[in-house]
Amino acid sequence: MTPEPISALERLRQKVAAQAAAQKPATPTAPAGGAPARAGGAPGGYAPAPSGSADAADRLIEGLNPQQKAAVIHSGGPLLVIAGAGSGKTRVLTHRIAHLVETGRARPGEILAITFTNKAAKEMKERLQSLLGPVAHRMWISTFHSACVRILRAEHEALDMRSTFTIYDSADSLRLMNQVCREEGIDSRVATPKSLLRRISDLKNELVDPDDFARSLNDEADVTVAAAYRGYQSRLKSANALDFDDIIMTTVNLLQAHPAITEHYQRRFRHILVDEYQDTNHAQYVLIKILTGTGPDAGELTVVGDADQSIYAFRGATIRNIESFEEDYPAATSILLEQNYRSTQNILTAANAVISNNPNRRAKRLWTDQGEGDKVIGYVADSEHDEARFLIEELEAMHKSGKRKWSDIAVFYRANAQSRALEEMLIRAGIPYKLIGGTRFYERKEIKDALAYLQVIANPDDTVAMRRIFNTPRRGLGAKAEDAVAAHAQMHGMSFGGAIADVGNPESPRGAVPGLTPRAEKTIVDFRTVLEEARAASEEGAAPADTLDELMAKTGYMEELRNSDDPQDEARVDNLAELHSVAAEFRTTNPEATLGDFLEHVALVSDSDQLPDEDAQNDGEVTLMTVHTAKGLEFPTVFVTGLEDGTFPHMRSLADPFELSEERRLAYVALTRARETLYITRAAVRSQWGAPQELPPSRFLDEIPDELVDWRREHSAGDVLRRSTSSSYSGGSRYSDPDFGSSSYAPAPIGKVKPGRLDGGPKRKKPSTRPQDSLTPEDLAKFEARKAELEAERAAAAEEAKKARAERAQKEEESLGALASLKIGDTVIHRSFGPGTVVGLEGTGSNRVAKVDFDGKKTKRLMLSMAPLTLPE
DNA sequence: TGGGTCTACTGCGTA
DNA sequence: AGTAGACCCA
Repeated sequence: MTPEPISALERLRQKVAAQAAAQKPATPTAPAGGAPARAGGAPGGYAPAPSGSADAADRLIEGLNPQQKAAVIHSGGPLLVIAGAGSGKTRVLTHRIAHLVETGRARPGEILAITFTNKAAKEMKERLQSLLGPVAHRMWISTFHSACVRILRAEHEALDMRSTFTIYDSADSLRLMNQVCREEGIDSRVATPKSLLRRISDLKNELVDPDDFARSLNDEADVTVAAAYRGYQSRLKSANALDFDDIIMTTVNLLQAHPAITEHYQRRFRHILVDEYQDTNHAQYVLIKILTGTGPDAGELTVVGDADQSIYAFRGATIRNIESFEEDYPAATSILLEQNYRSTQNILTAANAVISNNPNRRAKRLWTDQGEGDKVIGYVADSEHDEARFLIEELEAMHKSGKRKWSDIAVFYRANAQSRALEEMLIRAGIPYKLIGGTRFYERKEIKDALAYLQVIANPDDTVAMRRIFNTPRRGLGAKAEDAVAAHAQMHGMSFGGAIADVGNPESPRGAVPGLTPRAEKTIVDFRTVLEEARAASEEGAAPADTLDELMAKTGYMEELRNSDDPQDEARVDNLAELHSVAAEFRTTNPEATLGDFLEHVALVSDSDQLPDEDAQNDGEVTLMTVHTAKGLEFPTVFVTGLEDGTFPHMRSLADPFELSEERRLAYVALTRARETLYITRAAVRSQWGAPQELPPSRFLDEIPDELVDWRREHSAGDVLRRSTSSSYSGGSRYSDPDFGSSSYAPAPIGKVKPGRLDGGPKRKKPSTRPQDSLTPEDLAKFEARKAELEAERAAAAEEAKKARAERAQKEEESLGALASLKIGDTVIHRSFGPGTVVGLEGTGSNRVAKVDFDGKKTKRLMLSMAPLTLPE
């Protein structure tokens, strides 16, 4: 990783060249002879440049405002930078790092910078390379998870783990937990594997290990959790695997148990900088605390964040970390960045107005000198389709007029499920778009299968991966065979993969695996041979992409896909080809990379990493994503959709003031992404679980001052209807009409969602003055009760929806007529393809799809409710 | 014993 | 929608 040693002269040349490229104003180049020579970058080795030449360190603070400048040059003692949205925080962070190096206060190797996403890390690295040249390579700039994995691989011996450990994603974890529940006899109706994982994840983020937890059980349910936790951890251990939360917790445990290792990293990282500090959880907080150290030898810590943008409480982030930084680090200096360089004043005022409704926040008001700008544009749609239609009209208008490229525009929503309606309309309008997140590439079945093969190659003990591929593709190994191998593994305290090594091998110290039919035995031995050959090649240095190809070919996986007549399998082949090119590209960028490196890279990618690079867009595509993914980004035009109580804020947050505050921060993040044009839209009726639900406007809409909004449409058709019969429409008693919900335009029962605010409480005109963390037990009980009530309502609504769906399916089935009773082998006639034979049927009701073979020439999947099909005669 | 197929169920919260 | 479980057949 460390670059070849180069002469000071060469280093300077590169630096000057890089700076010339990076800095707008051309600065006089320093004469080579008067170079600020730094002996290996040792502290104190820095000499000021001769007069008349540009001083690199000074150039780093050029053009910064006084607060930014102070943050860049701050020296001595921990530093807290409270950076409002769009206040130039990334610039401050990179320039601070560069400044530390240029002034000789830090050697590049002493820097540890933690970013929130891999993409942010990559961009920061690139910027530092252009500021400092290749020495930037010596810095650690990465996410918490990447940095910890790097430490864990280096220190695996102290952990009694092999360095080839696998990282389990949530699907792997779920598989493993299912196994735990089965084997430990945990009734999955009492506690679902998913809920158990949730609890365990929380515990890990709080650094509570199975032993700690076993000592503090509260009730019967905890006993189950404790058993699951213990069983889950021991299986991870024997599979030589870690789950996502383990990565941080294990690193903390490692450092706490090994002072010598801790000291090593403390000496190494003299300067630690953490971005998005408001989104750190307890484990990450402790990790930083340990790495920084205490006393006179403590490293220098800089944290940057904004409590108003803390949106990850659901994965353990605690706002407390940033709010009590000054108490945690009494010597800390705080700098507040409030000047915003991103948005117009109207956008900022709207965002400020919303966030000011959160109780207990440290006052902060973003401002800009860029002028008021346009008003925020509001639109009330009748349905999510109407919302999408409006959006597309606006999109097309601004694109046609040349005002915006597609890539200038982003559409945000609260939850991934909302993207459907938008996507459909975008496809119909032929607007190019990129959907970030959703069903992710690495979660697809074929990709998970292929990666499981690679995981087994890299880590033979990976039980989850091994069991996944044991009979994939089908090779005639069923539950019986799997059980026999698993029993052997359990009896001898070895992994599933280890037991496979004993199959058909009476010479092994444990004897062969009993209970297998001769056929199964032979199949397993053949399977094992394929794996062993691939493993040998991989250990010889074969490229991951080649290993992948070999496995997919020799196991018959590819063949099975190719021979399939399921059209989905064609796409699967394409996806595997894409995985191949990802692997190949990874190897090109990192020629030394092993299979394990590739798997680690894959395990740590996140949604935000698939965002297009800034420079890679021409006219580009409209970007669709959740608000969570949008954090840290900005776009000239932003649409914030689905602003309804129950959508955004999300239904599950309504009864809980903590969660509601977080939703409001989420809204704040959404609004502050916009540079010039901000749209806010809501739909009066939105379909959830297949049934339409009527939803009142988001309370966040009310919190935006009216004079800032240009309402293109202020009321839905239903609102207007009601308004003519009721005078109590506006203000706090909105939706007080008792007949609400039975209006004729609503096509289906409106669940049990009652009129009025979904939380039942009066509209809060003023922010609550009650301190957020001093809720009385009665308050909490009330919230709990309300939560239960909402839950019951939701369940009732779901029940209604289910009934409605069943009825609809029934009707649709009838409307399919004779086609409803199609059987495989029947002949049908297609209007353009002519007669064909039904070779497959899938789905039910209106989703019923027939696979029809036309003359053996082509096979089509046809939706019976849509396709122009008739029966012969 | 394994595989195929059908049905029913749960799922939509955010990485 | 995708998967687990039941059932039946080879």
